Amino acid sequence: MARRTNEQAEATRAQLLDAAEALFCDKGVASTTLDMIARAAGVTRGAVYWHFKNKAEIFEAVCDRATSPMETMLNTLAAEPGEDPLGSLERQACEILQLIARDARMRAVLEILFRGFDGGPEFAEYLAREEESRRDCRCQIESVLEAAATRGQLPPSVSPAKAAIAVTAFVGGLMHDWVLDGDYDLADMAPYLTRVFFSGLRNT
Amino acid sequence: MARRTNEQAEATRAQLLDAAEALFCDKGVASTTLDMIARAAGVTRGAVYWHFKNKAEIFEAVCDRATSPMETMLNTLAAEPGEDPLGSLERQACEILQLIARDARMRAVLEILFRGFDGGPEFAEYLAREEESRRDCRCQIESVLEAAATRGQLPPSVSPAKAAIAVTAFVGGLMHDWVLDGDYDLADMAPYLTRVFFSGLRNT
DNA sequence: TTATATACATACACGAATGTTTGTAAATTG
DNA sequence: CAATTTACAAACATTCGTGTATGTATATAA
Repeated sequence: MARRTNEQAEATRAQLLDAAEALFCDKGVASTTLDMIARAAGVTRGAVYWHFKNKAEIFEAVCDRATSPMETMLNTLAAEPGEDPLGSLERQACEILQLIARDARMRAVLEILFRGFDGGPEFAEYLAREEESRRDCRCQIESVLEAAATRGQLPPSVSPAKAAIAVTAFVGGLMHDWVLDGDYDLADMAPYLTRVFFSGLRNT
Repeated sequence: MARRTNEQAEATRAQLLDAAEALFCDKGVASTTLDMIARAAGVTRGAVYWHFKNKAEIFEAVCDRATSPMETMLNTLAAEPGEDPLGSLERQACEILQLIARDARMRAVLEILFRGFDGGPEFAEYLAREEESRRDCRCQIESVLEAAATRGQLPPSVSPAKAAIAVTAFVGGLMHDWVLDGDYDLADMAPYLTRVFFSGLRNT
């Protein structure tokens, strides 16, 4: 095979990631073979092993392509103290749901992650980081809720820690259910759903 | 090997299921070998292939052992129309959470299911039934919420369909988060969490 | 322009897990 | 008590995917 130009190499790398994303989503991670990825991208396994070390590295690249915008979004939430913590938390939750609803690539990657798989110890590292970041997320939500509590936005019967559990479960459950088989328009529904939930936080 | 008595055979079958449950939960379904299951049960693969057709059949048996009580619980909800639909729905949600919190076997099986895996097409049939039953669940919840709406328990701005989405997401998210890495006492927390959420449904 | 690194294709070696076949001693049946 | 079935163990064949080694023509650097 002739050597290809630098831009062409980047193109095949992107095609490999696209193919892997689609196959992971369709067949599952463990069930997709490196050969399947190569064929879907129009190359052979040689190209795969040139660009990536193994399947786990492809998986990380596929995920990182999509999950980074979501993490930046969560970080902006923590950086924005605001004078209406509960309101901005509600807005953030709504915006994240709408972000997912609009970005097809993120939906695909979330479908892969939600559907789950077990690829042996190679993937343990990445999945551990994933779980770590989810813990961070809950921590940030809890700190925002503490700010809300000090400003009297939460009734005294609702502790920030318990409220954080509820918020995480609700938003996460919404994402999970919609990504896996939601047949409704999440972007439309998001403000409505978040309003119903947060009204329960404000007055028990 | 000497032939073992009928009761002993049933015992080894149960030991195989116990071993499979623990290994599926610990290592993941795809990463556990039939040989690992056999060794953990103190037998060889011969015994495995005697009692089960393949890994998928073991998986089904492991799951059915735990998920059946939960399904009966959901069915009793639909059979109980009641004169306080929203209240009984809240109670049901709370009881399901407490059921999960108490039954270790169900927690293990739910951990397997939530963690997810892809075992190829062999498992497609069972997972399809699983998804089907979840749809049924949402349907039943929606019908209960319609009964609540006709009795004026829901504000007119909250449609039963949308409320069903929210309820499912909340309870499912709570189960998911707690089973995967919840370090709090769900049985204690359940009444509290459900009250906060359902108060949001009652008054937006 | 020549030398070298690149971007793959091709072929091979290897292990791991599965499914199957055969063997067998004891339990069960009639 | 004989005949047969049972509940496994043990050995075998086979498939499948991975990783790696090698080949090679060309883009790029000097």
